[in-house]
Amino acid sequence: MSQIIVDERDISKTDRVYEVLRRRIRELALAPGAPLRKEEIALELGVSRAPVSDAISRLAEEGLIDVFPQHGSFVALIRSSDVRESLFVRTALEVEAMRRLAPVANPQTLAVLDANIAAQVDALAKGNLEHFYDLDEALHAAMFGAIETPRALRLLEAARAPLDRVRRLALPDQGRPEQTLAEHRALVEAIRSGDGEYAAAAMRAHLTMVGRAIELKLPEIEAIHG
Amino acid sequence: MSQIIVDERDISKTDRVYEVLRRRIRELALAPGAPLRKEEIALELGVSRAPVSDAISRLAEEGLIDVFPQHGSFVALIRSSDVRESLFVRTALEVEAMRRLAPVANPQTLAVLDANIAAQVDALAKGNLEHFYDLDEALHAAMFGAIETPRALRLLEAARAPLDRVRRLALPDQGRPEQTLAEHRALVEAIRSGDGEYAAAAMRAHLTMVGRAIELKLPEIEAIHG
DNA sequence: GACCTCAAATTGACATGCTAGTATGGACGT
DNA sequence: ACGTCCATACTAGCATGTCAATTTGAGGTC
Repeated sequence: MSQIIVDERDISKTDRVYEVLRRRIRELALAPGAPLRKEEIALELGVSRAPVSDAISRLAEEGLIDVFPQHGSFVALIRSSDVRESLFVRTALEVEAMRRLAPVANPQTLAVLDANIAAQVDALAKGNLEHFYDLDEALHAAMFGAIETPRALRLLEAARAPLDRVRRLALPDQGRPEQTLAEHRALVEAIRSGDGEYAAAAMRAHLTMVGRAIELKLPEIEAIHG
Repeated sequence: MSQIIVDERDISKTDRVYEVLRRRIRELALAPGAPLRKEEIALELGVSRAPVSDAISRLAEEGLIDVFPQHGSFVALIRSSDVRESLFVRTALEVEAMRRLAPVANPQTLAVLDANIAAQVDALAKGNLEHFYDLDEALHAAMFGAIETPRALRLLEAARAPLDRVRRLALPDQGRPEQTLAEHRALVEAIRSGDGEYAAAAMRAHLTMVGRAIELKLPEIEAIHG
């Protein structure tokens, strides 16, 4: 009898290390270019070097860490080409997802999306930008959840990580959360319309604006962290 | 002075094991559901268990291997949901790639694509279906190469692997290589036109046909290997 | 002072031993 | 015959030791 327990508390050490490092890199607690000393990380997290190595190699595949054999592992620099490619992948996945989602979106899905938008309004009213961006990510994730493509969602999350670092660096003087909210509203309405082409266009428009905001900051960011 | 050599002969053992296992799985030399005994694989390839484990965990992330902790690792079954999701990812990436490629395709790129098509004609004339499909993959890879998105290309290759297994199982009685060739011609011509929207539509049409062919075979394949 | 040389230190890749979780098959009771 | 229980034989995950490649910098040469 198959009795494989997947208790959420029973996460492998590799996964724990992976999550910790990933968050630190995304949140810039680990700066681009910073060296990662396995021994030190292992000691800090109370594990051996093995799970740390595994986690690092996974992050290397996502492009968040550069590994130089027999030399060292470093938090990936922010390269314009990488950022643009991430946006390319994100655009490809999300536009296609919208095209598929709109025609089949049911009331439950729309209710989830509406609730998310309401929460975004609330977060913005309170000036809680961190929470606003968490909701942003949750909104996009909810769309993928609705079309049941868990693997594609994982790819999307991987593609978002490099973009997240740029956003965080550009956060202080980017004054477009209101516009972002408006675009999110438009997205949900486009899904509600049931028109896949229209929804895809709305997503493309949204991500085009994201790309424009990124391009504005990219030169100076890359000058420092690339 | 940075002096990191990337000699192609100096491939890590992990990479070698990864490539070997991946090819065997794609070519069905390792059947869906087959158990993978690390010790045995390590012995056969003349390495230790460590690189085998690393390779397996990478293939697990691609969805080609299912790992059951403390039980075993098995070649992933062919599940309809996985196959459809792979086609979804592939469609998303390739349609978007065409949209970007068409407006910027230069003569050199077009020459490469034309040469590939010519080779496809030749392979088909000789009845060499294996080579024809290699060229198919090379054609799509060339398109991604032209827009310089190496990471996206890697995702595409990962997405193709599950589809490859289905194709190989359906190969005996799928009689549409001529139609595939015609679609490939249309793709290249669409790129030559420079119209991104047109090129994207051509790719979507091509992949829709691929999806249709797959759906025809999926029920019986899944009944056996899923 | 600029350049080269080479040994010490650091690192990732890899080998190998150990632990704990899981399926399996046979003994046993019914 | 049939279901239950438990010893056994697996497994992946993890810990730890080893090795070769690479950087670094001290010391020597011009």
